[in-house]
Amino acid sequence: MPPTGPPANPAARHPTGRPTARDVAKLAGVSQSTVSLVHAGKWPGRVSERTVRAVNEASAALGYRPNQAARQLRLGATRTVLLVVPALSNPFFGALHTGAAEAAARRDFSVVVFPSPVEAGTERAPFASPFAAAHTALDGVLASSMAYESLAELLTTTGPGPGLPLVMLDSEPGTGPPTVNADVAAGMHALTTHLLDLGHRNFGRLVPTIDTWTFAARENAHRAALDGVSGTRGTTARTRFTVHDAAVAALALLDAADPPTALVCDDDVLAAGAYKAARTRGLRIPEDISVTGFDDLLIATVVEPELTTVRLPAHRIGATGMSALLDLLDGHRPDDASLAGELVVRASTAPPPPAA
Amino acid sequence: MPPTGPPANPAARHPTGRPTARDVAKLAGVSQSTVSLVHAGKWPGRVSERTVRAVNEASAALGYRPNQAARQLRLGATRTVLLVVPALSNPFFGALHTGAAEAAARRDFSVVVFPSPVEAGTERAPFASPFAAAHTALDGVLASSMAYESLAELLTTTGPGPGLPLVMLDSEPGTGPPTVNADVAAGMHALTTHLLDLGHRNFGRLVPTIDTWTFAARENAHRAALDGVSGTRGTTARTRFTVHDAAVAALALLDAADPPTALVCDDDVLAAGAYKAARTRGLRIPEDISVTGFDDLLIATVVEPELTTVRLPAHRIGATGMSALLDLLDGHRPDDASLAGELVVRASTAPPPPAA
DNA sequence: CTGAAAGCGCTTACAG
DNA sequence: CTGAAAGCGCTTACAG
Repeated sequence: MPPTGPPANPAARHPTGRPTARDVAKLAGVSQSTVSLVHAGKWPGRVSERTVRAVNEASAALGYRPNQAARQLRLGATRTVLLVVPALSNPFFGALHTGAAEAAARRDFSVVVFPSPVEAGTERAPFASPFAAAHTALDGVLASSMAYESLAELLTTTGPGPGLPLVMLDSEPGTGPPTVNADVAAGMHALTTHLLDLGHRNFGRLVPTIDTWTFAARENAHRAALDGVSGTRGTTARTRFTVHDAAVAALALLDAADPPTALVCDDDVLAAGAYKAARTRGLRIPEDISVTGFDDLLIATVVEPELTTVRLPAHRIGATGMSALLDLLDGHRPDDASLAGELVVRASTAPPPPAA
Repeated sequence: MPPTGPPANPAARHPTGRPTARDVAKLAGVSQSTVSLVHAGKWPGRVSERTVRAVNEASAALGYRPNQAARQLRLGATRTVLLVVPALSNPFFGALHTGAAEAAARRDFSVVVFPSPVEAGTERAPFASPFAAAHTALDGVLASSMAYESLAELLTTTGPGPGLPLVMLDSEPGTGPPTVNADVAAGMHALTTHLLDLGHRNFGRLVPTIDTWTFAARENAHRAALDGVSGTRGTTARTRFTVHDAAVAALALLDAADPPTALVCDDDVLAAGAYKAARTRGLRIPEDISVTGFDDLLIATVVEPELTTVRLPAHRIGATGMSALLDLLDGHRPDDASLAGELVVRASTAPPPPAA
């Protein structure tokens, strides 16, 4: 029993200042367990409709919302997953996040995003305290576009620890966790075939210095498509993931003795750099040189002429990946998934110039 | 005392399967409270160094990580704040998020992002369960680019409830919560002055149909700058926030009887639409018509010629806003802040054509 | 310098 | 149909 009587200010009883299930119970004239049952929707056959109504009215009157921390502590689960992406500033990951968050919401989960310090490409300073997001206790992790080893290290050294259920997106299949990918190989195959059909044989490749599965897959698919055709050749230029650096790299390609008639870029951002290089050298797209991108971001239709590229289903990758992770949490190991991309032919590709 | 002895599987004792402070205590041969003290860094003067070492070793050996749910329940605070943005697919908000998350991490807070269903502009389907993010209990809210009333409604109807500490970004000052803004008025003033100095008098305005403070402020600042100069006139076209719609709207402006010599667009995305319209009408930028943007997104340097625009400090808005919110949580009401933008003159502006 | 105890707000067997 | 009780894993006075 309290030695000095109940405190005068009821809010002082709760650190959060918010009403609790006990307050609701008191107002409704029932026990706290009954309130809990009603709120969880587990009352049918256990609590009378009359009581249910009383509880609901009391809850509404007090503006009651269950304390998630208490709920999580009791349940041992948080219904929260972490999404690790290289950079939120890239619209591809914005769309991926949206898809993931929507799929999560449908199953009553929430997602915390974490732009990874593994930093696929951009040289940004990592967070002061990486994985601060892990304040939020986590039920699982969805990680995009990074090597499993880097992620595993990240999780163990600074993160919520190893052993959390994990699904990888846009990452190499067969390395451990289930994966959900875009079928970049099929996309690149279609793109390269499109250029071959137009008559191109001499290719320039703009690839980022980022060493991840997705870019390796693009490279391999491009090479494989070329292998089947005689008389093809290709030169590759590596570049950091910016428009400016890509332009510099493309310039080197264009200045070669036997310059390519098509610039195949591993991303729309790099293609924008290729556009700048072509313009610098006075080359018209597509009359003098064809250029292709990958991803189909906003800039693909902003550049002039509009860019032939491969549309990657970022939103669907996020949604499918989240579903896979939640299945995993439910104890079903999901199959690896590969979602079709789509070749989008616009105005940046044409037959090579006759004189070339 | 347990009636049937301790369970055989230690993991079964904890729903999370993770070691607890009790496990650490047992291994280190101390009490659980001592473990807690050591972990919180509150041991100096209370626990011997020898014991501290033992606790740290035991923690490391078990891979102990404190259970956040328990911590939050006990403390009544979550060290987590919600960031509400219109859309993560817009790079502006990606950068803003990064700034906010970094500032939060520095003070040991984490941030949950929530793309608002209030949807300033894009017609995207709202989440199945708006504010599912509120699973994570919240200490405060940082909301960007929306009206206070919409947000308040959102918080009360589907969210964590009213009364949470709140700071608004890129929103109207003086409506209640503290605000952190870009000084868009100064930016637009500098931009308009730049065009006036070049000799422009007939302006076309491309403004989004989004009804928020930031666009109203841009409009007002533009008008105010024009008011001081005789012989100026302006026509405004409203458009949805896409390149395509902006192009259509710009076309209408260009087809007027007395067409403008400068197209002042409220965002770089709209400016990209203006570029398309100019090209459609065979107008060269900047020789025949000047075009300006706002924000300085990636596309500003991707378009050709590169776009004269106003750079908004998205990252700093996020960081400053987060600091303000954390100050608020500490009990200090922060001052409203207005961060300077910067006029970036590139190649899309020039004097009006002489014959015009 | 260290430990036993209370309690944050829930959920869920268990009794009745 | 309803309630009393245990316990999730912490933090923090309070004793000693």
